[in-house]
Amino acid sequence: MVDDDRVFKALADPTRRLLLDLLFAREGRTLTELESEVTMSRFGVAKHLKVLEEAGLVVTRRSGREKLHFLNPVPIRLIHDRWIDKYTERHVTALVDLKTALEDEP
Amino acid sequence: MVDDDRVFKALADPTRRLLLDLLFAREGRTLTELESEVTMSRFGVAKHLKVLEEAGLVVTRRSGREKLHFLNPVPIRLIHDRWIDKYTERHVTALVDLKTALEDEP
DNA sequence: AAGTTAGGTGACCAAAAGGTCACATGTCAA
DNA sequence: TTGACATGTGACCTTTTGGTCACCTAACTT
Repeated sequence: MVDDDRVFKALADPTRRLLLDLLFAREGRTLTELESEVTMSRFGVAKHLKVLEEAGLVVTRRSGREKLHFLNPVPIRLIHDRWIDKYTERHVTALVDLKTALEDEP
Repeated sequence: MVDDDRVFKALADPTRRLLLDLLFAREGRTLTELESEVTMSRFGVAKHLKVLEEAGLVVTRRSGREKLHFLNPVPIRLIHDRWIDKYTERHVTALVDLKTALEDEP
């Protein structure tokens, strides 16, 4: 899925994950507000927010001259459901087998 | 967490996710075997496998001149538990609130 | 109306990432 | 022991990414 790729790439940057954390703690923040919590210029933050928005992880609402940012957990939910589940919910036995295989090494 | 960062970055590339899928389908494959399933030179695949290994997503075992690759789902489980859960398990109401807020827009 | 505040754009740069290749090492097989 | 096979390494190149800045528009304030 092409969309998944954008989400994974958006999540790959620590600053962007921090921005998501900030929005998780309190939604509806403006760019300036977010900038003040990060050691980066406004332009850098704006770029990161754009990436998050294009990945669908953040949605925005304009209010006068301000732009309010909201977290959208749906894309994370989607990659969770159709990708991560696969690797985490099954194969406890496979894991044990691997451990055994490694322990057999000299 | 610094380790999380390596995992997220490792997951950001579609070729690497494909390699994980291939190992998920059948573990213990060699580099040459994996190379044959991907439109990329052996060197490219080797680089990707190294990234996956350094992120802990793949573990290897040497067998003669071959290097066998195994999937390790533990790091995915970890980011699932301490990061993704946070965004997916709660806040159904927050989501509804957001939807309402957006619908109020002109 | 004038100044201030919030945000957007495009140019620009440095660093990192993705990919290939020539070459080198180690291992198996005849 | 010779040749083929599996993999590792470092140089190298191109594209992408992360970040800043100068400059612009739009909206609030007084």
